[in-house]
Amino acid sequence: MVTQKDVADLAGVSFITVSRVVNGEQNVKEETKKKVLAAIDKLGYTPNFAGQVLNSGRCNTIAILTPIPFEKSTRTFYLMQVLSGIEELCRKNEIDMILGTVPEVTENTSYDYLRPFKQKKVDGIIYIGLKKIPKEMLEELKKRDRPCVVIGDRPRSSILSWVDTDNFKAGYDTVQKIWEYGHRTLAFISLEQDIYNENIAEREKGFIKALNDLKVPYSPEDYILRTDYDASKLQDKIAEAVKKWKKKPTAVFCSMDSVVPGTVEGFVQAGFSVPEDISIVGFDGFINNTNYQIKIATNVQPLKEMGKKAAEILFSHINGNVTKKQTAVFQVEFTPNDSLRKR
Amino acid sequence: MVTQKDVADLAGVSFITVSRVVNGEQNVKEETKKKVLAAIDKLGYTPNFAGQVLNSGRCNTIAILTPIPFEKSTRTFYLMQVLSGIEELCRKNEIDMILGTVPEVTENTSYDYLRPFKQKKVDGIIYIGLKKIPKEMLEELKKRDRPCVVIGDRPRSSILSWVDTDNFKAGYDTVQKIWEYGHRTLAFISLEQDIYNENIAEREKGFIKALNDLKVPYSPEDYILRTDYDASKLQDKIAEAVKKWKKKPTAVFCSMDSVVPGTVEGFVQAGFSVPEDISIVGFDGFINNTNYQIKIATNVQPLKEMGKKAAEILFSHINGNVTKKQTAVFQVEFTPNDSLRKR
DNA sequence: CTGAAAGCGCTTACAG
DNA sequence: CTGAAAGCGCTTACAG
Repeated sequence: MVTQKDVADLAGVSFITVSRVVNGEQNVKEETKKKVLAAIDKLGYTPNFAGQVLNSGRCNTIAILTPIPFEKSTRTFYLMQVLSGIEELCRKNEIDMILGTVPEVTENTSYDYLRPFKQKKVDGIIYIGLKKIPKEMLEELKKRDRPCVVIGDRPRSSILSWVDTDNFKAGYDTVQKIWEYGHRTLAFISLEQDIYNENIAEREKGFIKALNDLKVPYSPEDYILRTDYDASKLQDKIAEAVKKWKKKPTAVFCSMDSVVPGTVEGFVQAGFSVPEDISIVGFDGFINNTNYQIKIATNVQPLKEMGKKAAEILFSHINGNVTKKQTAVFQVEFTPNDSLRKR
Repeated sequence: MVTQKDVADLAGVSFITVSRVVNGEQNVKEETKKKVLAAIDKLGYTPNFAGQVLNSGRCNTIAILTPIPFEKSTRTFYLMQVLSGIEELCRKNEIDMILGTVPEVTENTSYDYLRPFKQKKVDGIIYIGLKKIPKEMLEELKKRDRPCVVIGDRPRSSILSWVDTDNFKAGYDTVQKIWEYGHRTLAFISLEQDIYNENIAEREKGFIKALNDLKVPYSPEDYILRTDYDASKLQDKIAEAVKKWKKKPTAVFCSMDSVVPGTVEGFVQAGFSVPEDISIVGFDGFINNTNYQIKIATNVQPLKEMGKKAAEILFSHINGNVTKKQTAVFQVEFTPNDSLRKR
């Protein structure tokens, strides 16, 4: 391996002068500098990062940890969009990303996803949520005093910065938009409360608040269906609800895109035409990337921007510029589409 | 930061004994070992990886480099599937993955995707293809003598191991399968030759060979449409071809799933019913993850297995068990589906 | 069974 | 402007 010493020997200087040149210090004679640069070029020398790390304590690597499995479709989109934003900032700052998954608690594996962190192999962590940050991770963060930024959740801990979407407002505004299209009876597809996270809860709250503010003559809660990711279960729920509802909804707001296909299927089976009888509005817009049968009206989260922001905050913590907790809230963009019809 | 020395002080031994315990060496008195372990536990000590790297030259990190952009839909599926396989093996071996993208040549960025490699920040590289491995990367690999495994291509260089699909056979066998369903006139959707890589070329060759072997009374080449990823261009091509063909095809074989929607659309516009008038067979099966309008018959590549194999080969190189080039060919699995009808 | 010495590749004061 | 010394946290012979 080519080291500073090799370069020094070739250039006829000491290895410490090589270090100076490499680090762009000013106090080196122009002539010496030239010799050194020539030697570096000739030998193809690049400083070994392990030596640098040992000195500086900084490894210019961050960990991206997420419970999102790599093989699942829609969530992968979410992950990759966020990642593309993080990467953009990493490139600029010559930082590398170690990508790791946080295993399910039930997996009961011996695999320690925090190992790189414990080894000081990373300067900080970006946790891409959808699930609360695990307790043991929070413990480690406290102990080792290295920064972490969470995307997609709003942890209360004072040591966790976060970047999130304004889900309450998104839920509220979406109802308003649908209302403007002339719909007066709206359903909401949510998740069972043991699965759903704050994001879904907030969208749901926004839904309820908006309808109450609009003084609808029914209870918004009666039009909320809660299920899990299983499409057939959702279809049963819809069939059941359709029988029960006195006023049939003319629009459904899906709390996330993954439940859109099941929702469409459910209403079709219950005798509705989509979107003629019932409009559909989703969340995220991933489904529109996938040639789904109709273009779904949706709320687009600026995921790439959120990733960039998270990286920016993390770097500011790592560099010690900012020590106290940072937060950032992003607005979604409502995007009308074929699936939302005027009434 | 907690170091070996802190543990040593607390346990009342020298730091070198701590090192022994950490590395599970045998020649340590049971009693001493207990004291050390207690101290490690109490202080929450984890060996700092930079120190270890400097000694061993191994950093237990690999780079996953790919030209696949994080934001594009179908290719992201490909990437993530492969990644899930690599990750599985990485977990077992306590290896971390640095994920990096190889920028487009046209991007003209100052970003150096090989930096982690040059810095010896990784022990080796897995290159996830779809595009040939860049020249400058091959140069670096030669110079630094660290291993690289390519997925999805078959580079000739003696220093590159690879893992690939048997695309020729897949193309050939697919025609046979479609033939068994009673189809006698088959079209193939390919890419223009300046875009397409070896994989598409091989599938195409398999298509031609099979039809020649089956002694069809027409030239298979006349039924190959070449276009790019743009759906509307593809539709024009189809419209044009439909006019020209004397015998209309009853089945189309798409060289990749990304062209399936455009193909379906094209034939529908040309007056065909899908799949009644014309069957569709794709490649990869990603589109079936996305609630596409019909389930597409397809060829599934064992991407996760391929990722695992690539990691296995890379690790064998890194550990020095195997020095010469390794290769592995995987078979696709043909999966019939709604879009392929009997004739 | 245990420790003192040297070294991995680098940077940071310090001396000249 | 340049170099000798010490040290970052660890491991690997070597000595006892």
